Amino acid sequence: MGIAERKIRQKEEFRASILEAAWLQVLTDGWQSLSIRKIADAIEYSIPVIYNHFENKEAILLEFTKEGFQKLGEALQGVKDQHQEPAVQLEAMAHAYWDFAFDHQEYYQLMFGLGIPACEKVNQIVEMKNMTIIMISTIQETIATSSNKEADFFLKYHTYLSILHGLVSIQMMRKDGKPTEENRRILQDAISGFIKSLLV
Amino acid sequence: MGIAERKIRQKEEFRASILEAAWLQVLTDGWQSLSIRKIADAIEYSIPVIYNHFENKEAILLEFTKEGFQKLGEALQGVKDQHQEPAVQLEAMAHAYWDFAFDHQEYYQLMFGLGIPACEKVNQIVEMKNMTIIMISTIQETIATSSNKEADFFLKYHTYLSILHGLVSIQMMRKDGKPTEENRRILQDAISGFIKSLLV
DNA sequence: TATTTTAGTTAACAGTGTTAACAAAAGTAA
DNA sequence: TTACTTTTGTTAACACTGTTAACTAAAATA
Repeated sequence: MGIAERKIRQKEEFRASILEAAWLQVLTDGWQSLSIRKIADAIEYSIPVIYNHFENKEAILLEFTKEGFQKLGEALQGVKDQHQEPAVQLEAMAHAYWDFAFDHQEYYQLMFGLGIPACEKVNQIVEMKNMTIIMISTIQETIATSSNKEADFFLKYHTYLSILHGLVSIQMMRKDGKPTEENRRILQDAISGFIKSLLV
Repeated sequence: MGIAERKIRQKEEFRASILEAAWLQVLTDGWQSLSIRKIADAIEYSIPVIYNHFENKEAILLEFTKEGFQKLGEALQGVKDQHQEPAVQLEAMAHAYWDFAFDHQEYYQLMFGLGIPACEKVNQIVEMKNMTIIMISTIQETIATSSNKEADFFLKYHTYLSILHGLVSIQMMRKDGKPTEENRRILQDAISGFIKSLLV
């Protein structure tokens, strides 16, 4: 009885087509102008069908938020694997974080911009926790190689993430264009200062 | 002929009452639920009168953004004046920045959160430029007392602001409550690291 | 074939920002 | 004081938004 399976597959395809149409909207006009109606229009179905696949608009945004954290986590893990020294990993990860933010500005703005209001459920985003784990473990490993092995890794992780997010978001609100070499020097400056203080 | 003056005064009062009603809305329900209709309802006038005093909703938000940067600038200048040593000023200003953010979360979220889209005109916000000047001058003065007098003050300013904004916004999206002592230690950790690297 | 379940539709509700067209009040000039 | 002009404010609408109730048509099951 492959009917049930076909139905599940069709439902999955439908869901994917909703996300695809939504993403196209986002790429062309940004998050602010994404609407259920436009999605329905794009997939050539009536509005309520979308609510059969997503509880509401926020659920659609949450899907992309997860995707974003998934991609960011993979990017961080990828560059981490290319180095042995934890401190070097930490620096490379900072640049990867920066690259991700500006190569996928739509994702980043959703994950950290619009995400602020929808933060009650933020602890339920497993993709975000994974990213956190990658960062924290690298911080811990760096501390282990430092002269101050009693440093508070959670505090340092928080500092690390804050510096990265601060640099990115300040740069992003300045203008939407790609950052210049000058901007990357700011990142390099801040992150090398942080790592230096971490290694004491 | 005091009629014209009375009219100007009345117009000013009207404008103020709009802002007052809007601010009350924001305090009770946040920026997201602020609407022209609710403001009109609160001041007991019809909707279009609001458009006689503000070009559109964004203009009302811009007014509060200016107010916010004005207050933040004053707060920074206030603590700066309480110290002589530039490095000490810089640290005190960081704490003042932090305090402002969490004592006036509504302002901060507007200034740096919702402000992102409306950033074409950000260079026209003179209140923001003033705040920038206070920060930059203190950075310059700190560099002047350091052993590396050739440091790029604009780069360092950018780093300073990014660290502060990063810490605040990461903390703010975690939960809306007031930050704990632990959170303040993170601020202290990050900012003292930055100042140390600045003094080299 | 008859019945039940599922899928998809139309139409509406309750909001939003914004504006055109019009009425009423206030100020000005004869 | 009357006639005219300007200002002020209103009603009603437009063009959107997210969401849902009520209904129909199609598909799967008995």
